[in-house]
Amino acid sequence: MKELLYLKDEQIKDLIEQLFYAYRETFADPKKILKKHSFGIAHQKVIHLIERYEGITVSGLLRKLKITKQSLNRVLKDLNKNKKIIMKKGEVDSRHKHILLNESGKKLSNEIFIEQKKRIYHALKNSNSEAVIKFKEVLEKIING
Amino acid sequence: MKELLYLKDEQIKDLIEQLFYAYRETFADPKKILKKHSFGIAHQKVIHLIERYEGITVSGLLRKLKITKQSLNRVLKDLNKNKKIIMKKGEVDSRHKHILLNESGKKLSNEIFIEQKKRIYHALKNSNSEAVIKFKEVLEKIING
DNA sequence: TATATTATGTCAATATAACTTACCAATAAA
DNA sequence: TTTATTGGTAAGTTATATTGACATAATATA
Repeated sequence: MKELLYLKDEQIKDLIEQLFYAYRETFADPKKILKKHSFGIAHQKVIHLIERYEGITVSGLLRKLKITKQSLNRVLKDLNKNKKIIMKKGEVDSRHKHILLNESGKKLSNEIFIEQKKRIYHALKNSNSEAVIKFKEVLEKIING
Repeated sequence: MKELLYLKDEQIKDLIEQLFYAYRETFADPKKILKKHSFGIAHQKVIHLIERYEGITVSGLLRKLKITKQSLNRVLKDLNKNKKIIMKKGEVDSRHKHILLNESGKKLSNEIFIEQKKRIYHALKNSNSEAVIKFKEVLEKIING
């Protein structure tokens, strides 16, 4: 039974720790911009998802975020009150509520992204394309258990 | 000016999202074990760091966790009350308080790790060693901005 | 059609993890 | 001796999330 170096416990612990730091730093970058709007990391995540999955439903967000309806609703109310999003009743299934960013929301979304992009762009620029592909491959495998 | 595919905005956004999912799932795995001891993710992180950096000081933990003294103190008090850690006054600098896991703490730390390991081990096992090296390289670059 | 399920919203209470501001004591370094 | 570092604490607050219960409308199914 071959013991692979990269499967040793210390390596795995190191990786878990690095994953925490990478997540924390990446999601801390746009803090100042969010604060200007009295938004937090919860709003940031919702904005991100609405931007990427335009017209996503409430239940769609719940599945991705894995939080409760009540938690999500607080965030959606804030975004609505501050006129960052619009809601559209589903045409096929009118129980569905599709959520989209309006112009103001898109602008904010972009400001947030610019801050987050810096860190990632810099990291990827200094890696070769193969490393980036491998990186995403491993990430994917971690997510899908 | 060549536009590299992996540096396109959509790719970067995807990566940010994946980083969030990977972090969340990895740190959610030991939830049940923690709950048995009435501990949360904050305790998990502190236990992880004390295990990896045996004898780490309070300020050392603060630097790694980037939280306030008051937040950390709540967690340390809990761990102390539940007899998971021991504190040792620094021999060189007696202002320092070195923190270590006792037997009970080590046992818990290991239970937590076993849960977290599953996911990572499985992901790495299905990747080749080069992919793993690249993965850590990119993570490192993300952390160090 | 009657019943079950789904999608969304809301109320109330609680928990967790963090924050700000302020202050204090002991020790070490300049 | 002055200043900086390390650690502890008090009081109040904020951000994010939870549980459990209940309600309405729309759709799916028996």
